[in-house]
Amino acid sequence: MPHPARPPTATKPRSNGKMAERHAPGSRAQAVYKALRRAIIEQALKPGVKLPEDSIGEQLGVSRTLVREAFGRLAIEGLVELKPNRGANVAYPTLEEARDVFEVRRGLERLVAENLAGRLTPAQSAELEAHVRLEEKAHEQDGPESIRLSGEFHIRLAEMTGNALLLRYVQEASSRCSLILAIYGRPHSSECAVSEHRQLIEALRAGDAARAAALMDHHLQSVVTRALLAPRGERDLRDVLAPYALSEGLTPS
Amino acid sequence: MPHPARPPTATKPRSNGKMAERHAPGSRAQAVYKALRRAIIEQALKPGVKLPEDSIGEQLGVSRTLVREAFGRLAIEGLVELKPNRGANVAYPTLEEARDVFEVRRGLERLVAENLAGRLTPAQSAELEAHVRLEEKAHEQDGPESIRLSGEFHIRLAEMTGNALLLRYVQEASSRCSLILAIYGRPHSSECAVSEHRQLIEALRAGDAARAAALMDHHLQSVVTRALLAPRGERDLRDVLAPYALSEGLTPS
DNA sequence: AAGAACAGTATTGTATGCGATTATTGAAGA
DNA sequence: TCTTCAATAATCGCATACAATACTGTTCTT
Repeated sequence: MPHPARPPTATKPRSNGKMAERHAPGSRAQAVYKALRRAIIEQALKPGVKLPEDSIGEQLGVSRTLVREAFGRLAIEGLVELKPNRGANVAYPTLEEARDVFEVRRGLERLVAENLAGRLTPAQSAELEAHVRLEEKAHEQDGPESIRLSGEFHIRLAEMTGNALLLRYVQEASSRCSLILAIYGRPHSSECAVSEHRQLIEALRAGDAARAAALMDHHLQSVVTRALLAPRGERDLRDVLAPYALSEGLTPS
Repeated sequence: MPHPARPPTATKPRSNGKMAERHAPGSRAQAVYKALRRAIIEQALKPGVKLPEDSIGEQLGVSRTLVREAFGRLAIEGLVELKPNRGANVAYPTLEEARDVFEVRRGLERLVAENLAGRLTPAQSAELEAHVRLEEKAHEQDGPESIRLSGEFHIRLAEMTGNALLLRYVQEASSRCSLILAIYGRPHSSECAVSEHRQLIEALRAGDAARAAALMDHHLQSVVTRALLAPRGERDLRDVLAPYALSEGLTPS
């Protein structure tokens, strides 16, 4: 029990004078959503694990209501699976779904590239280059930093289009990709080649929409072939336990 | 009072033996969602109107909980706007948002076209042609039927890719387009030219991905220029009332 | 009379409770 | 020993209850 002395019905922070609960009400739901989202993307919550409403709510200090709300959004984004009357799990995309996601992402980001070609302001251009330099630095010490940065590069590009819907879709596809790579990706393939980012910026600045689109397309395509190989972890208990069974001379049916 | 005799707390259908409540539990939320979605798309609920949780719930025979859940989903899809502590309205996209939606839709459907080129089974091919014939028939009597059918054509195409995510995005973009055309579209521009659908099928069957993509692109582009013109209704109260103020000699600050 | 302060009301945000559904465990029968 | 089934426990679906916030109409002040 990490929370030692919480009064029976803890629901009354009321006018707790000092209690710096500076949570705009209505944003608590959002907070829950964000917390879960990050937890999933950063793999604190691993693909497939059960997500019971009340234990999560308890952990986060909110009621099931808000947790459910968050689950709903996350389910739409494909980060949790929501089976009726059976609760929620962190999503465990199949290989097929994975391919679908990557395909859509390719289409979306090609659109980003086309949109941006020849329209980068000098400031944006500079920011992208700075970002790539960061990526380069991080790439040497290959921590998780490297992965995060190469993801962010794509998000920043989407933001620069000024198209809110496009940004949302790219973000969504991107976070699903995180999940997917967590399952099917190689241990630490650094996902994005920095040189490819460089070329892309170059084409964007030159205003060559076709080339930019093609580069983006190729770039994402190669991410798939680089990182996405055979399944690494097995989903099914059967598969997980099979080797143990064999080594003990048991015969799974 | 349309509901004459509802028992004070109607919440106990309990083990009402016969009560043919053949609603798989958990799907009632979905039912609410679908009902509202259709109501918005068919403009029974016009863009901008207020959506109070309890009156809607009452109307649909469910509690606010489910209505809120539905609102959440619809907000993500851009069909309702959800302002914190101020409730929900049917969305009223700005012209800028409208352009964003159309742009993304173009990108997505181009992807559909590329994906489908050369992969249509004979059955699918036949179905599309049948669909176009239907469109032709409906086009003559131009009812609302015509609009629905041309929308469905695009959905069917997306379905045929077998890519669930792509389908979802196209559906989403598509329903937002309905809203947008309701606001900014001409009275009865029949949205999609049937001949363009024909050409597209042709290219798909020929396996000419580039041409199919270009056709789709052009097709959607022309929908925009055909249907999307100047705002018809004004959004802002200021704009709505300005002429009235003037004619009465009032001076808006 | 115009504007500010206030009170009453309506509506939203969140928690909780109750019935229903599903999973689990243990016992009886084959 | 393996299945079948019933009782129990855990969890979900949904409604309701209560608290917090925004809106509206009124009164009071300048």
